Amino acid sequence: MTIQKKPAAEPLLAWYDRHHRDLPWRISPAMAKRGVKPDPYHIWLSEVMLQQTTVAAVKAYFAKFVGQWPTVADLAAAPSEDVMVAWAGLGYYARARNLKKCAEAVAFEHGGRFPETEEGLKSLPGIGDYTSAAVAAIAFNRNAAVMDGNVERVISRLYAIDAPLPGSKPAMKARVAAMTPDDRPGDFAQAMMDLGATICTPKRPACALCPFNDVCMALESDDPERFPVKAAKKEKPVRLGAAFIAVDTDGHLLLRRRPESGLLGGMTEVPTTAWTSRVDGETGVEAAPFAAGWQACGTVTHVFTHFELRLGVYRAQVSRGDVGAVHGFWAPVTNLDGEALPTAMKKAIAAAIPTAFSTPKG
DNA sequence: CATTCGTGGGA
DNA sequence: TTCCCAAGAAT
Repeated sequence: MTIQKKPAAEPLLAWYDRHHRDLPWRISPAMAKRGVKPDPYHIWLSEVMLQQTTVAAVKAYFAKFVGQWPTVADLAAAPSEDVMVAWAGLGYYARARNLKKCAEAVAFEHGGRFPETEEGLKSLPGIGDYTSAAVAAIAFNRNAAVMDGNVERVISRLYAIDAPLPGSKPAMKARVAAMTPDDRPGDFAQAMMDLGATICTPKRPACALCPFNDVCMALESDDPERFPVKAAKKEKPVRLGAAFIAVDTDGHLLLRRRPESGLLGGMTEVPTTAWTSRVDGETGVEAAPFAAGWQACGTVTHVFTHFELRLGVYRAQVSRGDVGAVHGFWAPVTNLDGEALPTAMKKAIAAAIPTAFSTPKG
């Protein structure tokens, strides 16, 4: 039995300096050398967007938000509606609602500055264990143990942790805390995440290129892909429903706002039946917002995190004066990009009005 | 502690 | 095609 050498921060930081990734919210080593500090607003915004979301998907949204709202004060002053429209398509819409609340708290209760401690940050809406540590470390150079999915994978492999997630999380966080250096804690956190994203990947990790390949117990065990061990996941149920695309004689589409909480909370939708109320083979037309010449336009499928949705889509040309009072509002079909439409709704609208969006999802 | 929250891209 | 899942938080 060989003595396991202890993983240390220095080799990782050296690797990080050689493989810096140029991301819009990140300060390059050259800039850092000149004393440029990261903008806490940028770090916070990017970290919230990056929650369960890929770097590739975040880049365009980050640019849009910073362009539209250059400071946290600007975001705090923005109409919530505008924030939801800007966030549409990125998913997990509670993040957008909490983003706005957090900006307001920072602007109006903290004098426009983010708290610099984990504890202070974590008290804000939408900031939990991960984001509070990440912002404290990256934006404020605080020694905080930053653990996301990447770090979990790296740590579970370094120490060949057999206990399944999420139960093993506290033990893994203790390992991270022990490794985090007082010098450059933010760079260490980003280095761990970069390592997980580019080298210590879920499948086929590039162990030959890893700065930890001399101390990794998973590599020594010859099956690094086995880690991290996770609890088995359950299957996704299917929910059925029907969506109704009503267009008036002036080319306006009937939309309505979803409740503020829950699935797609605060986002815009077309009228639909309750999801699961429709049995396959039924039209669902009896649940239309009003009687009209509803024509079937096929079915769209959208996969959410915990269920699959199949919506039968129906279209009708209506005269607004004939349908009476409806629960909702009418928006020009030519300006749907100005609405907070989640992807599932864009799919349904596109099935009925193929020209509504430049791409299927807008 | 388990569940509820989107989406799109890559293997 | 199907599966996996990506810089998680709130309840």
